[in-house]
Amino acid sequence: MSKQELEVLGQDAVCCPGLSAAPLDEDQAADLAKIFKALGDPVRLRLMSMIASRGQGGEVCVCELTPAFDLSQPTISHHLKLLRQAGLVDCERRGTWVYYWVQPGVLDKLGAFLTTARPGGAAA
Amino acid sequence: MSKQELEVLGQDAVCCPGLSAAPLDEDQAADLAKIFKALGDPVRLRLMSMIASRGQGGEVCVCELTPAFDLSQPTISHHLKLLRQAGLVDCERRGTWVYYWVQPGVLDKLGAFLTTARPGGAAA
DNA sequence: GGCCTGTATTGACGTTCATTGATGCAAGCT
DNA sequence: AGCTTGCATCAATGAACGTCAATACAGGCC
Repeated sequence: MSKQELEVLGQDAVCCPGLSAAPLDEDQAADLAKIFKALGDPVRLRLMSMIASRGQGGEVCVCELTPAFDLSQPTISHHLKLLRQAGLVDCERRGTWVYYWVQPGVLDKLGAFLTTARPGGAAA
Repeated sequence: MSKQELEVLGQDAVCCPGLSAAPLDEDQAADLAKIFKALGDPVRLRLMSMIASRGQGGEVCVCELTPAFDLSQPTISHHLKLLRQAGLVDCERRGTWVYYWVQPGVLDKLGAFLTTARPGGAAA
């Protein structure tokens, strides 16, 4: 069910000594921007939060997500697809229902990317 | 020079036990989405990285940022404005030049927001 | 004063995005 | 088989976004 997903933050990743470590080159910036863009929408952020709240290994059925919004079902499905394509979540169909979970480690890696200080030390 | 800026992540903040702590309500999600949206563009991400690379207390002159891109000066100015409005950076004019720096603490708070595990523990 | 440099703002244009109703597909049930 | 439910995809529309040229503003220098 998963499609082509980004893998910028993985072990095998292209990227990421940290935002503050050194100026990003264009490719790194483009890949990472897709992830942040995926989080840059209130609906997707809430979806992400609802899924992540289940903790590691936790799953949420789409049927629990959709009614939490005043939006049509296709819209929610669309947002979930974007989160998937950003590599933030993954999903699996089990019988009638589809379950989503947070891709393990992504949030930690993203957080570390923002937090990690540059090697040098203080100011220039 | 600064205008109205977001303050969702501050001490006085509305928000943020963490993305995974509990489902975000609409207001929290809307405020945080603006911040992620600001980072969700390759140009702004590179700008952010260039500024942040100067370390805490470090500053960058716009005249150093603009030539790093194949974009017009107004476009860079526009992106810097969005970063400012998201509360990620601030700036000051000194003589002819304008200097930008990262709003202290924002990156750490954002990172913590993503990383912080929920109080409960593991899965549901 | 006038001129020049650096930066922000404005207005316009093309592209991308969020949203919807309609439709399609998968799986369970009778 | 047919019906029903849950979710994804498609096609269309309006809004938001990124970009630029032109312009305006601020400060230094003559």
